[in-house]
Amino acid sequence: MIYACLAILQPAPDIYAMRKLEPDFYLQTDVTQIARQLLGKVLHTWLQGQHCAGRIVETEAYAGATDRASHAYGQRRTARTEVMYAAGGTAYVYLCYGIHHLFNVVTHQAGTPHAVLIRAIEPLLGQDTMSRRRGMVATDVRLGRGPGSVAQALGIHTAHSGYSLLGHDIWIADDGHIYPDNAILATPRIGVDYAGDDALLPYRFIVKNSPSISGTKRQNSHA
DNA sequence: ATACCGATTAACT
DNA sequence: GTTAATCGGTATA
Repeated sequence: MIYACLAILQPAPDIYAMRKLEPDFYLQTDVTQIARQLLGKVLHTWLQGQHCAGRIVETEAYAGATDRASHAYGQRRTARTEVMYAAGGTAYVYLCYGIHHLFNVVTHQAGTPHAVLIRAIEPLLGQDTMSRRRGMVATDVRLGRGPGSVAQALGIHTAHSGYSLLGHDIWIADDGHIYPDNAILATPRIGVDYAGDDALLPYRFIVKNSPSISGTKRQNSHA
């Protein structure tokens, strides 16, 4: 009886077979490689008493001190960006346009402010909660499309900046899902025109044909 | 203390 | 394709 109820409450994907990513993953030194590897991984949150999860299908790498598009360009340190200097496996969340909370994964060892922006997920678990937070129906394809949408759907906000991704509030897991290289496209990043030549770097990674990908047709066809 | 602007989104024309 | 919304972070005075 009890087990039957549990089965009804947690019917969706086989979340118990998912392996939480460990520090070694986040401590890798090539932030673009991490951004590529994060495609297909599953981002989970257990916030406000709700378990939500979605498969990552769009990311952007920000290469810290040498990257003009990064908040930490030139090794800049402020109260906001201090979190970027933490060890890989930490959440960096900041407010954009006064409205949107953007979730980033800090990578590399402590002192090197690399980060990966999670720009889109395909909802897997907790669609009811996500849709309530987003103010749309649970089947809407826009549930996890765009970085502001991802954070809103998962209940992530700036108060979560600095949280460890090795804990039980926000984490990333590998359920064995693999996207082959021919299913992936690398393009320039979105909204970083101020970054000069660095705006042209192919640091955005998307899963071709995913309904959750943000951006225009043109932005999603670059090679 | 004040001014400017953004790693965006949704609702328009 | 265009644009309003909206406010914390950051730089300047």
